[in-house]
Amino acid sequence: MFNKLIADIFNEIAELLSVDDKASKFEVRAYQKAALTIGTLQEPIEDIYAKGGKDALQDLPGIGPTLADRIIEYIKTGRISKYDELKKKYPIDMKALTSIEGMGAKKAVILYKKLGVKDIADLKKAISSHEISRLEGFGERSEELLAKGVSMLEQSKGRMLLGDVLPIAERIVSALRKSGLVSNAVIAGSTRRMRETVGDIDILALSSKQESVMDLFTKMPDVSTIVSKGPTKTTVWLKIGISCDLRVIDPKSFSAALQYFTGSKDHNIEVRKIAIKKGYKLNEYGLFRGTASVNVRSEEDIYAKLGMQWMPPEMREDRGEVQLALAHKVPKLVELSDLKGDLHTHTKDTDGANTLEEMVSAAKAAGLGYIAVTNHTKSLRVAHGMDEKGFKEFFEKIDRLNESMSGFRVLKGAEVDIREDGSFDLTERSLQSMDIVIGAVHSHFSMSESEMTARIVKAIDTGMMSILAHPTGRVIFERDPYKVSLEKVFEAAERNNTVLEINSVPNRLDLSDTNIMLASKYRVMFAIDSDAHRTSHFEFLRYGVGTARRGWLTKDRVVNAQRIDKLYSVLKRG
DNA sequence: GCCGTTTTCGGCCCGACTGTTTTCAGTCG
Repeated sequence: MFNKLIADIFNEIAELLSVDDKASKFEVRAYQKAALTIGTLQEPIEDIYAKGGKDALQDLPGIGPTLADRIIEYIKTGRISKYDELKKKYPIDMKALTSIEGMGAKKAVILYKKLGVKDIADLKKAISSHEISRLEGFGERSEELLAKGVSMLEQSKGRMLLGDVLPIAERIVSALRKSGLVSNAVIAGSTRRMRETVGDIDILALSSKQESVMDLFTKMPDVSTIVSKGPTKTTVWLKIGISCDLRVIDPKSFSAALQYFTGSKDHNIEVRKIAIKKGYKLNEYGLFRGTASVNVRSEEDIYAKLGMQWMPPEMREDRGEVQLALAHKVPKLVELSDLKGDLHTHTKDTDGANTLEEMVSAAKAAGLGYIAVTNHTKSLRVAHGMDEKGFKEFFEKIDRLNESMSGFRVLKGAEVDIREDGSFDLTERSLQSMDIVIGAVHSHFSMSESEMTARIVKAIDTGMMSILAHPTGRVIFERDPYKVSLEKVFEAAERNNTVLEINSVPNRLDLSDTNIMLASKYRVMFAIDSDAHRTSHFEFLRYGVGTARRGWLTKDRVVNAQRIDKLYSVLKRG
């Protein structure tokens, strides 16, 4: 799979071109746009080329004859000569250097030409010897800021999980609201779009007391240092290791600002192109016709004036949602309140932290009407997996509990290990006794693609599996997805009426948004599951729902958005 | 370098902030 490699090279070419006199800024933008296209493709680009040749590459958005040739050159030779030439001219670790706040490609090249700075180690030396402040166009302040940028980069963990960031962002917003200094405060940016990882937090507030709001913000307990502080924009570094911007917005501009700061950048570019076509100008201050401001009271108003339907923030990634909104075909996405149950939970009887009864009352408190308890099976020794006898006894306990309750139901299930050879580690008879069988890969992650595909497809083709858990096995920041042909897995799921899981654990979110989009093309259903191992984990469901929404999923495709009486027919096996 | 319900040529999103400058370039979102 060359997608990421090629996308990285195109991005670096863009940066190098941006300092080259011969290239226009539009050529730079062309490489960036192509990099984005290639980086977010689901299919390996070499497969696209193998199937459809150069024409198929040129059918991709932002890729024309020249860039198609560059891609082909990479597929055939592993090199791109244009990149090699640029790299010879500028032998700089551009990616690392430009990841420093305040350092772009141009400054990096100046530092290289004047001081021979090629990487961050060189930069640190140049800073400590105060060579930078003596350069034309730089001063002491620039040197200070670069020093700060380097130390922030070293502290930074880069992007963070949405699940770690969202609760903090909500805490800050809630503190602002409670202060009485703001009439409104909201989260914008990638956090509002529910991206699985977040690079920084954007918060907007409505207030006439700019200074007091900024004072309050910079003194919050979550703040570690102040990066910059002004009346309209203040940036701080939070203790969790991420930066947070607070902007105080004029009431007139609030909806435009919210639209603008929610992004994504590429979505906004598309929306503004439409604004121009319709004779408007759109920026963070409002919608304008000439110099006259058009009255807009909400994001809905803005999109409507442009002939578009409003769309949920989760869709705003320039993946075709703009065209959909123009055609007034934006789907009604699944919502957290649509979830009636949770089909993947654990108890203390294996590796969970709470008892069956505790999990049930937590699920009720979360507004659910049913859960499936799906403990691990015996192969997973680390999780104290249960055997046939263990499940039989446990299910009797569930029966007794169900009899004692009304208005809530516990389904009997297991998260069954799919062994190396594609078989299950429980007898068929035991599996038959369950309402739900979740199949999961927990071992031998490094098989070849064909072996792993065969393993999972075989397990699905037994017809015994209700749900395929975390279908790619990835753990964000920890483990790459195992190699598997998702197309073949989805085909098998379609054949066998097997539901695909959207696992809501913040570092899994598996299937991911783009994989959900890919899977949606098949006639398959999805289950948004918490995989709760303790009572507090039902909180995770909102991340799964956010991911489902980013994959444009509607509630009719989600099995646990169905009432329990309908659920049985959907989950019918064999 | 890409792209087309105004175009196969002439466009390509937009504005703030910052530092180093006397009018602007670079960076960011």
